[in-house]
Amino acid sequence: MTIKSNDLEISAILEKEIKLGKYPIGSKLPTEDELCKLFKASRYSVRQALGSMVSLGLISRHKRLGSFVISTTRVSQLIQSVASIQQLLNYPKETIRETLRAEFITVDHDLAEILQCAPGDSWFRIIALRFPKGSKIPLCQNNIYILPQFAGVAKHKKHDQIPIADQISEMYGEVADNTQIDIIATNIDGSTAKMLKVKIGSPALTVYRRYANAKGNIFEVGIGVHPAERYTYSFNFKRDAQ
Amino acid sequence: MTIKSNDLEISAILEKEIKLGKYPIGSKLPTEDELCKLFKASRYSVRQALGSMVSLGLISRHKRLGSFVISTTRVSQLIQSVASIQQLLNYPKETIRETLRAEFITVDHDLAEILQCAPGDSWFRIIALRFPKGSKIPLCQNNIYILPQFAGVAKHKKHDQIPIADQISEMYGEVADNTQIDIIATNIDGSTAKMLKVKIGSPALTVYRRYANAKGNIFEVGIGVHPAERYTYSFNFKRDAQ
DNA sequence: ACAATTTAATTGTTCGAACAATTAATGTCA
DNA sequence: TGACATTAATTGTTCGAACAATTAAATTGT
Repeated sequence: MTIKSNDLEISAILEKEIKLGKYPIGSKLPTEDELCKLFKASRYSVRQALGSMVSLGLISRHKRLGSFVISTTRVSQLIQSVASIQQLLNYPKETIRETLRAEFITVDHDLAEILQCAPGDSWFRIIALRFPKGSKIPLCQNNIYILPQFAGVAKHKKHDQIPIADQISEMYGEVADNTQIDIIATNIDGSTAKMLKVKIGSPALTVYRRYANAKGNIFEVGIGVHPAERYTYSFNFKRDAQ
Repeated sequence: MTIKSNDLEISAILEKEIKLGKYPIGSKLPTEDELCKLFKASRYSVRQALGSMVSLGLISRHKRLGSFVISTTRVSQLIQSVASIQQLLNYPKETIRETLRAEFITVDHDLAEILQCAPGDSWFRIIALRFPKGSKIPLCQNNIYILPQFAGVAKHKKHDQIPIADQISEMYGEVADNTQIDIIATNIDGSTAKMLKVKIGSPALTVYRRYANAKGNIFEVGIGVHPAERYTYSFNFKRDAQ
């Protein structure tokens, strides 16, 4: 450790040492100053490293006291017992999307915020309902916005069966490098309520999924409106056996 | 703006200017250097401010190009941005829990379903509000149910500052082997609406967290009711560079 | 024994500076 | 024209330094 290190190296080494038992749970890490000397790095880099370890749930820090180990394994090593991350990203396989409308649109001010683009831009919109297999009761309304150059997915032979993002990847080679999911509670508005056959104003989980490529450009945004009584977002995390 | 500013002030001012239309969606913010001069602050502070605006979803930044406005309003007061899986399991650090009541209760029929136990069982309930640091507006109402033998956590010296699950692990050695999170949309009921200072029936994200030990016994259940406009659940998944 | 005050260890914030990395725009040449 | 190299604007990373804020522990006073 006598070679100069950057923040990533510092946190990687400390993480390893914690895992190997050099710093057991409850023990105190060296102070920032000591780490600076140990790693031949500036306090800036050491603090970056410690900050990332805090956000990984490995240590906690207290003024006047120092940094303490609170876990020897990253929380991200908690594995989802039932599901993989993929489950978070996609709808369950047992649902079917039924397209109601597919058309080119011009983005207005409100939509621009959602799509994180400029008002006046052109996008392609797919309005769909999603049904549990074999059921007539829609599980959610699905508005999908994609860049106009990908509109061809509407002609994909399995258009209604596989996720649009997969179709785009297959037909155009654009893959989601980054997927952002936002979940908020809303009241269902008039037109959506009618499609979903629920009362106007009843509560819903609205899920935004934004798919961006490696350059950070968003190429697909899906908005799912799920009546509260028909949908629960559920995760299960299991601690890794070490 | 000719007075010296720190990072919080800088982001607050920029956020306001964006909201007021000085920087419309799609427009470019001044470069870091220009902002340094504008705010009489160092690049460090300016970058901290811009970084927080990125994480609030207000701007995006690109090398060689600069910072661009992608939204004129925050989605909600608090965006719980989940970079690593485990951040899902905890509340953000920037919130403070304030206990309203802590008492032993007997489980009725409805609660038994939620706690997945038998009606008539005895549990310990903590009713709390959670505030963003420095704010008087409660972010959520938090009902925490724990097995009665763990009631001692209410006397933990940092009771209001660290998660109950951590206190239980520290004081009693019971650790969560399995954590289940369920997110549903609800309407806020009378007593909760009053505590949160919102209208009865307004939409909320309700989050259930169930902590179970290795034997599958649930020892803690937390129920968080978040007014819709104050809270967004946000995940971000990045493709693994292989 | 207890309360109030002071001390000091440690983290937190900000600064100015230097250089690295990225990448759109520009220029060059076949 | 089109492929390739160069330039330069901007963000990204790291450094050393100084001082502020917090707070457990030590000290003092009653």
